[in-house]
Amino acid sequence: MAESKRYWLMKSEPSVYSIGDLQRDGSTSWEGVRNYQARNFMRDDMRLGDGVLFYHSNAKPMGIYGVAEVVREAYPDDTAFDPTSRYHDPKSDPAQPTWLMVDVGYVRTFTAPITLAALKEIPGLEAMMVIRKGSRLSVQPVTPQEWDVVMRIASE
DNA sequence: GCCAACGTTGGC
DNA sequence: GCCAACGTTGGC
Repeated sequence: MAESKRYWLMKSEPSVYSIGDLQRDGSTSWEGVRNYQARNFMRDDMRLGDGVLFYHSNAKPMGIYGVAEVVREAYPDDTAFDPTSRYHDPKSDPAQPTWLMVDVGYVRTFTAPITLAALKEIPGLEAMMVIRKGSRLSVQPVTPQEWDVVMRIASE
């Protein structure tokens, strides 16, 4: 039996990379993840075709702006080896890269973002990681149920 | 701009 | 192995 599709939420500061940038580019490499838990999700669980909620953090307003999908599974994040990169990590050995990235492709932008404030009020999303105070994980799993709720809200 | 929450580092 | 100090994230 085929593995079923999984769902994710990925955060980006729009001043760094926005969903508008992704729409323009079509797809992008998701470099710069420097958290082991987030890396492990990308390495161990994220598969081609998985759905991604595109979240803007440090934004006005903060929230889910649209949908992307995984178009390439985890591979080494070479920005870790670039001393001029803001994501440079001198401890990462090119022969055994510490950090990985995936590629995500643009799917669609919601007609209106589902704001963080709104997410907190939606029945069925109470357990969503992103609404928890202090939740800093930039790559988070989303349950199929949560995904369905978000898609339903987005189409209203 | 502030600061709480969190992950990482390093001294012991 | 513990935990204080530190740097960063990210909501407010």
